[in-house]
Amino acid sequence: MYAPSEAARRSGFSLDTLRYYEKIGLLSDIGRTSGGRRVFTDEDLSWLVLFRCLRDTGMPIAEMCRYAELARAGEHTAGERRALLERHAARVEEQMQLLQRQYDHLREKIRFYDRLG
Amino acid sequence: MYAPSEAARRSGFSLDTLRYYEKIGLLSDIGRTSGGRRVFTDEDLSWLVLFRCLRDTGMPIAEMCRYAELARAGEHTAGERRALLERHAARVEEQMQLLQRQYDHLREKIRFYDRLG
DNA sequence: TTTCAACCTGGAGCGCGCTCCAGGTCAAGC
DNA sequence: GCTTGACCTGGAGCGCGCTCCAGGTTGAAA
Repeated sequence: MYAPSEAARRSGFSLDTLRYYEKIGLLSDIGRTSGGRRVFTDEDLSWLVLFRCLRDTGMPIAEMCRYAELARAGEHTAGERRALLERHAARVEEQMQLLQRQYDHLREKIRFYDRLG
Repeated sequence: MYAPSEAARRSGFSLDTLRYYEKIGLLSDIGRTSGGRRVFTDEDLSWLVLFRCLRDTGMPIAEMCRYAELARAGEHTAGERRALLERHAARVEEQMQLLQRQYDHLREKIRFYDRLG
């Protein structure tokens, strides 16, 4: 059981972002204290870790929502969820290749300056 | 000498983006026909290729402007330009490492689904 | 000569993903 | 009991990087 600030610290999302994610339905059924404050469980945290992974790899929020919806819909969506992640992973591979290519260009440009000075 | 549409095609930027880059001073001294149409030279194109590289690796436009300014200021800014690119390259390295790490997580998640089905 | 796609300008608008704010509530420590 | 900092809500605002639009001009081909 984690307070909002602790969940934020552990996930790397800001408090505002956690609230925002709940508001748009990416997070759901976040527990509350009697006083109305959010309580994050380990399971919530593991969702946040997944979201962190997906965001860091460039998945749009709308697609994460889709994934979360599928997961909520039950076991029978496992195949579709897998496919969604697989498509995303393929895009990430392309992204990594592009990044590597452009990084190489960048390094070459820097070497050009090195030869000057 | 390239027409705008050809420069767009070769650089991968849209016509609107090329105009935007000129407007904000990222591109400067783009030639014009007597009728007022832009004419891109090979040198302009090589700038665009560099901008493509920097954008693809996540450099903010403001920083590309700074780089372009330095280049316009003359030879004596070469060191500063090199340093700017070097700092950027270091950030790109971190970005690549993060991306790789999160890609690995993603692949692991997908393997989890594979074991289910 | 006419046509029409490509181009021009200035400026508004947009999509994304937060981020901030006002005004109020809660709860742990003194 | 009071203070104080963490938290709450609804909604507005923002920064970035374009993207689109209206209304007009250009110039090569038919």
